Parts: sequence; structure tokens; C-alpha cells
Amino acid sequence: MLRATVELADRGGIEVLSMRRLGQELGVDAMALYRHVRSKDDLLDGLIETLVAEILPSHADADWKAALRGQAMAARQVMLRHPWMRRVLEERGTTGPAILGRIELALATLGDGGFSLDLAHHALHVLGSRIFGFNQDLFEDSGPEDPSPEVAAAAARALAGYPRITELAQAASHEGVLGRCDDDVEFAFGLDLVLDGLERFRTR
Amino acid sequence: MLRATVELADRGGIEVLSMRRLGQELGVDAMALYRHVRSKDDLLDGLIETLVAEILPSHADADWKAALRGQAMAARQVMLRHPWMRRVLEERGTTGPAILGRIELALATLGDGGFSLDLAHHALHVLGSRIFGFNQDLFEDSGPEDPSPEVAAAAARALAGYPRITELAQAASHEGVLGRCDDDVEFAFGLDLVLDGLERFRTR
DNA sequence: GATCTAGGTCTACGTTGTAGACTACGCCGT
DNA sequence: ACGGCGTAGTCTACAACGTAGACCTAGATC
Repeated sequence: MLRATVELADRGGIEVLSMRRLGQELGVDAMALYRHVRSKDDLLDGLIETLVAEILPSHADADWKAALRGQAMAARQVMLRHPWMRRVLEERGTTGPAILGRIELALATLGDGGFSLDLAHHALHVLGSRIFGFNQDLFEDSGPEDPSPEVAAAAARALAGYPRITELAQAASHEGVLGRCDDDVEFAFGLDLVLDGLERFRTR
Repeated sequence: MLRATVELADRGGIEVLSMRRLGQELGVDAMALYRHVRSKDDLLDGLIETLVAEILPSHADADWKAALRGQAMAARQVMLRHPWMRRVLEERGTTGPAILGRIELALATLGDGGFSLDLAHHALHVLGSRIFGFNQDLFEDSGPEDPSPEVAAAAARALAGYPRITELAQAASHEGVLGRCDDDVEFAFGLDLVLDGLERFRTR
């Protein structure tokens, strides 16, 4: 059932995930689902648990920086596979055991890496913000194909009066032809910025 | 009407903001609202516009770092006043003129500060992630009063098996008695981390 | 064979956004 | 003064939502 739910949400987005449709997907009445799940919120919590479990832990022998970097990248991979995950996470909060486990692990990594509890606390928040903050929404590319002329014209009209944004959009679209407007580079840039900053704090 | 909508959402959260209830608030039938608004999404877009306009621009004579810091702090103030704003922003995207204006301004600030277009692009994403990433949700304090014994017991039970989180929660609640678990310090910490990192990139 | 239970179905309630028809009031040019 | 018209509001209705509650059904257990 959780698997089918994830698959449905991946196909149609979170907004088509209703109990009725999910039941239909499983060839079953909507109310039958409530034999396995207390409520829809309960189902969403289950979703989060399974998705967080998809985040592979990084190798234990790495130092704190590599370990955290690996965790962040892995988390990002999962959120790319399931773009609706962030919204569900935000709506449902962060109190499940899977998430608490990851937080505990991150705190342990930081503690073993020589961070004070206070600094680890700050680091946790900054890294969480990095992972869950939304980046890729602005000017999402809507696929690899060239936009139709009228769409491009509408975009250009919308950006009239914003010269710097226009410039940036053009540059990005040029890169896009080459390397698909690589968001991973973007993500890693900010992540390393944060990690380097934390390291400098640590050795102070 | 926008004012009443903001006030209703501030009072009851975004989930009680329905067209019927808003109409009731204004002493008017729900459908009357559609004379002023194309749809509820349109209304939400209007909300974003007014709230973004609440973000006061920082003084123009400051250098890039102070200017961006001020903008980020001002944005945070608004999001603290209207906690439901982030969710609406995420659901509705970032294509309104108010937001585009802020982005344009930030890009101009960065450009005048000597950043390349590429670096400014990265900086924009990192700062956006900082501002919109959620931090304060984890262990939200539920007010200044001490929690009732059974709530505290439930929290302690939920955190059994997570020693580092427990330690952190206790430390945070101690600070909480003193200074209310100051989230502003948290926010500023990450913000300065990012700004300092950007500065180092710039002078490279 | 009687009973219990896990799973599924059907109906119904209250809520949501909103389309569409209808109504009442103020401003317009003639 | 008067017919027409736009503007604002009401009422009804529809499809979709989460889910409570009653009912059914087949297999396991005593």
C-alpha cells in the first residue's frame, strides 16, 4: 500500500493523492484503506518514514564533513525522485522515528567531529535549511525540449523591467542547452559553503 | 479584503482560510468574493504580493553584505508575523511582480558588489534557501509556559533512544527559560555563515 | 458447527472551490 | 424621466474531499 501510494504520488503529484483514487489504484473501495491506516495523515507519516529510509547512510569511516555531505546529497537524491516529499514533510512535521534517527546520527557525527553541542545545534539547523529549502522552483525548465515561441514570448514579456533577471535567465538557458541547468552544482555549491563555514567555526 | 484575509489567516492559520469563512468574516456571501478575485489561487497570489511588500527595503547606502543581511532579516520578520506565508509561497510559486522585484534588487546588489553573474546566481539560491528553509518547526516551544507534566513525560518517552537529541532538547529548554530559545540568533548564525562564505568567494 | 476477526462495501455527513442563474442598486446617454 | 448597463451580492447546485458507522463475507479457531 505504501509502495502504491508513493508510485501514485510520483506519477500525479501530491494533489491527486486522495483516498478514493488510491483505493481505485488498488482495486478497492476507499474505505477499505482505513483498515490499514488510521487516517490520511497517518498514511502521510508512513510515506515519510519509507522515503527517509530510502536515504542511504554514508560510509561510517568518513570524517564529519564527508559524512554530512554524503547525507545531504543522499537526502537530495530522494527529494529529487519524489518532488512532493518536501511539502508532505513540511505539513506533517518532523517527529517520526526515521527522521529522529537521522538527526541523532547527524548530531553524533558532529559531536565526534569535535563540535560543541551548541555549534552542532546551529549546524543542524543550517544543514536542514539547506536540504529542505526550496531552490529549483524558480524558473523550472519544464523539460529538455525548447519552449514553444509563444511561451518564450510570454516569459520575455513577464521579465520586461527586470534586466538582471532577464540576463540571468538567458545565461541559464544557454547553460541549459549544454548541461541542463545543473541544479546539482547549485546545491553542492551552497552545501560546501555551509560546510566550509562550519569547519572554520570548529577550528576557532 | 486582502487585509481581512491576512488577519483571518493570522488568527486561525491557513487551513481555516476558506472562501465561505472569509465571506462570513466580511459579512458577505462566499460567492461575492469572486467579483473581486478570479479564484482562490488568485487571492493567495494577492496575499503574497501584499506580504512581500511588507518587507522593508534596507538602506541603499549600505554595502552589499549589509544590504542583503538587512533584506533577509526583514523577510524573516514578515514570515514570523505570518507563519503561514511560507506554505503559500511554496504552493503558489515565485512569479509575482513583488517577488521578482526583490530578486532583481538582490541581483543588482550583488552585481554592484562585484559578484559575477554566475556567483550572484548561486548566492541568490543559497540566500533563498536560507530564508525559506524551515528551521523553527523542530521542537517548537508551544508558548512560554512550562509544559504540563504529562506532556513533558510524553516528550521524554518519544526521545528515548536518541541521547544526543535529548541532550540538545534539555540544553535548549534551559536556554529557553533564560532567553526563549532564541531563533533569531539561529537564523543570523546561518545567514552570516553564508554571507561570509560568499565574501570569500568574491575576493578569490 | 458456532464464533471471532480481518478485510471490503455502501451510504451518508459536513466541508471545500466554484459555475451559473437571478436580483438589486447606481450611473449613463438620450 | 427613463431604458440600459455594469457592479456587487445571493442562492442553488455540483463534484470532490476525508471519514464515521453500519453492514457483509470468508477464513481461522475453539
